[in-house]
Amino acid sequence: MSRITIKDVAKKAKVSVGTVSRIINGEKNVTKENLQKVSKAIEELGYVPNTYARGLVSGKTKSISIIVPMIRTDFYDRLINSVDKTLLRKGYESSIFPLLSEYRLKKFLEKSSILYHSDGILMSSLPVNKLFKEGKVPTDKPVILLDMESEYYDCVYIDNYEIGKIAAKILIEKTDNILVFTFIEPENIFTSGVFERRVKGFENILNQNSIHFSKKNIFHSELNLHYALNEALSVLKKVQKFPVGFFATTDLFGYGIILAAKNLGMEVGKDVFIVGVDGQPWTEDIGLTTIKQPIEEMSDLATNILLDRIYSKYSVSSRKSIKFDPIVVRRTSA
Amino acid sequence: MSRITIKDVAKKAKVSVGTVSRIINGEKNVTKENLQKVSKAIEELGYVPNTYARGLVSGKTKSISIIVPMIRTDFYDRLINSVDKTLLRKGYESSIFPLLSEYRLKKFLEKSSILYHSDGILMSSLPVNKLFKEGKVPTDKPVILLDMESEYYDCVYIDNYEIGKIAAKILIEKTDNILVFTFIEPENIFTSGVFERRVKGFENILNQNSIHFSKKNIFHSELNLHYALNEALSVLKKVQKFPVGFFATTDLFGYGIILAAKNLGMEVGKDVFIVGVDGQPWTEDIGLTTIKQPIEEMSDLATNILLDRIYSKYSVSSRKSIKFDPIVVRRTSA
DNA sequence: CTGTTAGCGCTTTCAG
DNA sequence: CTGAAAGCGCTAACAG
Repeated sequence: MSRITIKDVAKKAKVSVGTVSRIINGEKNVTKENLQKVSKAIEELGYVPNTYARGLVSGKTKSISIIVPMIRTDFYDRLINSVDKTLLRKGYESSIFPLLSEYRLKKFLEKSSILYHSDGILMSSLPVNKLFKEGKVPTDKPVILLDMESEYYDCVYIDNYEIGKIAAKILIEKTDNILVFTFIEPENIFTSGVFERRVKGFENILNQNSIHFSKKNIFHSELNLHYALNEALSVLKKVQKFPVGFFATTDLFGYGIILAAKNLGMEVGKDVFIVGVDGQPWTEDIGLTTIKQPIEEMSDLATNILLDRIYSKYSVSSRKSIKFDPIVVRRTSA
Repeated sequence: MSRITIKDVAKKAKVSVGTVSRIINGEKNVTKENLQKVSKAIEELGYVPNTYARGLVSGKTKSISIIVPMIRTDFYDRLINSVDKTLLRKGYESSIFPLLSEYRLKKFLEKSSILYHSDGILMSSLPVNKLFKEGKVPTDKPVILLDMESEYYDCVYIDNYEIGKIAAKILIEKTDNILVFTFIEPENIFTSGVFERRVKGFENILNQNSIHFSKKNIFHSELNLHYALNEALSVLKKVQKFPVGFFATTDLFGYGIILAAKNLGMEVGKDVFIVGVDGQPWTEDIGLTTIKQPIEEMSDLATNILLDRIYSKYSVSSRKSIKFDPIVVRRTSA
């Protein structure tokens, strides 16, 4: 514990604690002189405000909690980075709470969890309705959902059904032998269902255009390149009719298919067409056509909305639900 | 914010706030009757203690911070899980702070970071000396280091130099054509140097036994199977003299080498010998001989020491530095 | 623009 | 074993 309190600073700077408080909270109405004296005292004493005291009186900690299913994937790296950058500008800090296991979730179900000791919660890609009783996060703090919808909370999301539809529209112009490469989320409470929705949207367009498509046309991979590559190799070897079109429900799978195709001497963009999803930066290098999710923009917006809620800039009743449009990025693969 | 305070509970249970406080803090000296009344009131009111108020007066939050360079690798998954299980038993909760970027680190350099608003800090696999000025974490809270050493803090670690030596001793009994597969950590402040130490220890034994070994015998891979497999394939194709021995500085690379060897029709344990590091559970399935790090045991111990420090069970001066021995797990690969 | 002061909700003496 | 009361360090309202 820092033994140095606001009183010490006040004494040293020869002002009142009120003035010090105002200064450390960035209020404008302070004389330059006092500002200087106090800043100097803070510096010399190495004073750092006690967050507990602050939290106790104002209920604010200048921090927000980010809940994500995992980290260290392109998607969440970008998301966390964007959120953090926005927060930093406003003097906020984030704590990341990866929902690694069911037993970790149990803690998060409790109102007392440290998770809720921040000024607001930003949750991404998690099924609130399944996770929390009545779909309600056990806190009175502002909550915003990213990459998912809910009837209770502000949310910023993209329509995954729509993504599938767009992908289908691109591919049916190229061929009618169409396959899907997707990820089967383990069926548990964490299942977000995004991959499934993408496939559903995709099927919808195919059906509309009476293109033959059955469960047999759907192949699965784990979320790692090695696995995707192997699977793609084995699938491609069996393909009878070219050109063949692939809907890769995430860019990573598209990458695997490209690698496999090249390995087998097939020409991407001619023998094999591929549409990925996410719009990862590296898709450019490999020429993958992809349906981009504007992750950075979405994250920024979500963060700003959350911050505005914290400052009660909106009336309680006005729930914000913002849907982003997927962006088609055409490259050589389709 | 929970509008319900300890006063409400006291009123409802018809006791004083002191009594309620004692009960929620698990003190023994309370009559059964009061215990019951209060528990009932707490239940009915849905009371949850205000952490800020608690922290303000006692300085304790019943939470600890885990700092790791990343998550979602076998190593950190196991580490975090073990720590969390131990904490749970003691009524503690953890916040995970992955050190994803330099700019995140900057926040952690500040005393005021939310990171230090817990009762203690457990840091793993990070070079404290490079990261923090004078090698000191900017907090007065107890700090324990896992998987690394330091002169200031309690630490629980394993000697990576020793790991390399053990691996070498196993391999030189099999062959004198010896190669190393390792990971080059990007040279930045996060660089822990563990891989390098493993290789150094390895070289030491080889030199001692006058076995030819130069930088040309060292190959690099990224920490993913796909990459390791490809690299192993290209290396194995060029090998002139069999049997060949590989020191894989992490099990993942050992996996890649096994896959590559099989792919090329070589027999693991006869044409190709491999020793991995970490002792991941899945090494059993693939028959990889490995030098095991007892991650779970180390994590448990570290957590318990940290908790003991929080309860001031040790004198301030007695720094604990606990070195674990690597465990050799022999399987078919060497 | 600044100083004074009343709490925020809790733990922790201290009497009884 | 329990109740009363004194703060923990800070913010915010108020008076000046």
